[in-house]
Amino acid sequence: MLLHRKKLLSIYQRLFKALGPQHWWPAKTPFEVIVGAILTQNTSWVQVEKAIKNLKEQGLLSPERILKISLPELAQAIRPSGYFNQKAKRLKTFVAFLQRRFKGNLRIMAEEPMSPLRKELLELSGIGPETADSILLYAFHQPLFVVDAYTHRIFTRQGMIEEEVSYEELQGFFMDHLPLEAPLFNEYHALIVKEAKEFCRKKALCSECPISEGCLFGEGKN
DNA sequence: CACCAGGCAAGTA
DNA sequence: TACTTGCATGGT
Repeated sequence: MLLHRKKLLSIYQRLFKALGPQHWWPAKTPFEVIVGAILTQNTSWVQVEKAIKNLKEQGLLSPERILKISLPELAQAIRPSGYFNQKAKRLKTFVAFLQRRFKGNLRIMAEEPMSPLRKELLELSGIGPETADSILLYAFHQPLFVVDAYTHRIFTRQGMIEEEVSYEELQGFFMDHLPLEAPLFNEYHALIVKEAKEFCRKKALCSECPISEGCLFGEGKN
C-alpha cells in the first residue's frame, strides 16, 4: 500500500534528521559482524564489546582459531556477553559450517545466492531469523530488513502493526513497502535501535521522540 | 531490589 | 501447534 510506504519513509527521514547516520555495523570485518551478531542475542551491546575485545586480545577473532580452540576456553573468553556456554557452541557451529560448506572462506560464502543461504543459516543451531538477517545485511550487504524487539515495540506503539505479528510478517511489512536497498535497510534498522534506546525505553523521554505522533507509551503491553 | 538487554532452542501439554 | 523455561553477565 502506498500509504504505508509514505509513512515508513517519513519515519525514516525523521529519525535520520534527528539522530544522524549510525555507521553500522560497529565492526571492522565481516567475520567480526557475524561474531557480534551471535554474541548480542538478548544481550546489551556494551557486554558484546567486552567479549570481542577479549577475543581480539587473545588472537581468537578468526574462523580458524575458533574452530580449533576448546569449548571451555572459548566460553571463558566471551563470558561478559552472557549465555557464554551456549554462545561458544553457536560460534563453533557457525565456523564448522563455514569450513564444511565454504572451505572456511567468507568471500566464497558471500557469493552464494541470498535466499538459499538464509535457509542454510536458519538450519544451524543458534542462528534464528534476526541473527541470519543481521549477518546477510551487515556482513554481506544483502537487502534484508532486520527485525528485532525494538522494531516490534516501536511499530506496535505507532499503531501500524498488530501485537501478534510474526518475525516474517513484520519483516514483510517493511520489505513490501520500501525499496529493496541494503544501505536503506542498514541505516533504518540502526536508527530504530538508537531511537529505542534514547526515547522509547523511558517514559519521561517518550515525548522527545522524533517519531512521536501517536506513540502511546505504557498503554501497550510492550 | 527488580528489571532489562540488538534471541534462540528445547521442553511440555 | 501453542506456551513456557533455560541460558548468564552486568548496567540502571
